[in-house]
Formats: sequence, C-alpha cells, structure tokens
Amino acid sequence: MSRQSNSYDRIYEIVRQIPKGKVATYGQVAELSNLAGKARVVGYALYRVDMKTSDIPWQRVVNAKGEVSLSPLRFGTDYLQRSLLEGEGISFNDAGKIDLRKYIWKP
DNA sequence: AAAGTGACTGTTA
DNA sequence: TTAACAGCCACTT
Repeated sequence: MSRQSNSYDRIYEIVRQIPKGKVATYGQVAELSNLAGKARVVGYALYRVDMKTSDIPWQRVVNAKGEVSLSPLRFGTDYLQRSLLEGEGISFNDAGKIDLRKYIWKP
C-alpha cells in the first residue's frame, strides 16, 4: 500500500509531464510540485525511482547548470541519459552541458 | 530518537 | 568565469 509521501507522487506526475525534447531543472519541478526551494527532495524522489522499470522520464530533469546530474551510486548510466536526451533532439556542448535557454520546459 | 546522507540551488569571493 | 559555503527537506541507519 503506502510507500511514500504524497509529495513524491506529485513530483513524479510533474516529471511525467515534461514533453519530449524539453528538460526541467530540479528547482522547477520542485516549484510545480508545491515544494519550492526543496530541489533536493526532488532529487531524492528521482533517486528512488527505477531507471529501467519506471515510466518516468527522469533523464529530462537536470540541474540548474544545464548539466546532467547523477548519483555516484548510479555511476555508469551517464552515457545512457545523454544518449536518451540526444535522441529527443537535445544537443550537448563541449562542456557536456545543454542550452537551458533553449530546451528548458515552460509550462 | 539522533545523526548522517543526498539526482540541488543561490550567494559570495 | 568557476569554486566554495550554507540552507533546505526527506529518507536511512
């Protein structure tokens, strides 16, 4: 039955709404989830999600620098996330970052 | 129950 | 421009 707080379900719902070819920052997702200023909680929520089994596009959530963030524990999936995003039309620059001004999701 | 940990962010230097 | 610090909340041990 109960697994986590309702806030987490709200986060997942928001992330699922991110359209293909766009990305959102943790802070942005937090705001839309009624968790303004608690970007860390969003990161935790996504950390709890399975990358393979979940239907949540966790790869579309990036940090404020426009770079993909990964947990050291999940190390090894970096190439996967980048590949997925590139497959959606998002390009990375030399520094391995993406142009947030261009790809940021504006609900 | 207290302390530690973590997919973050904004400010300061 | 990047680097370092503190603040923030929830989950784990």
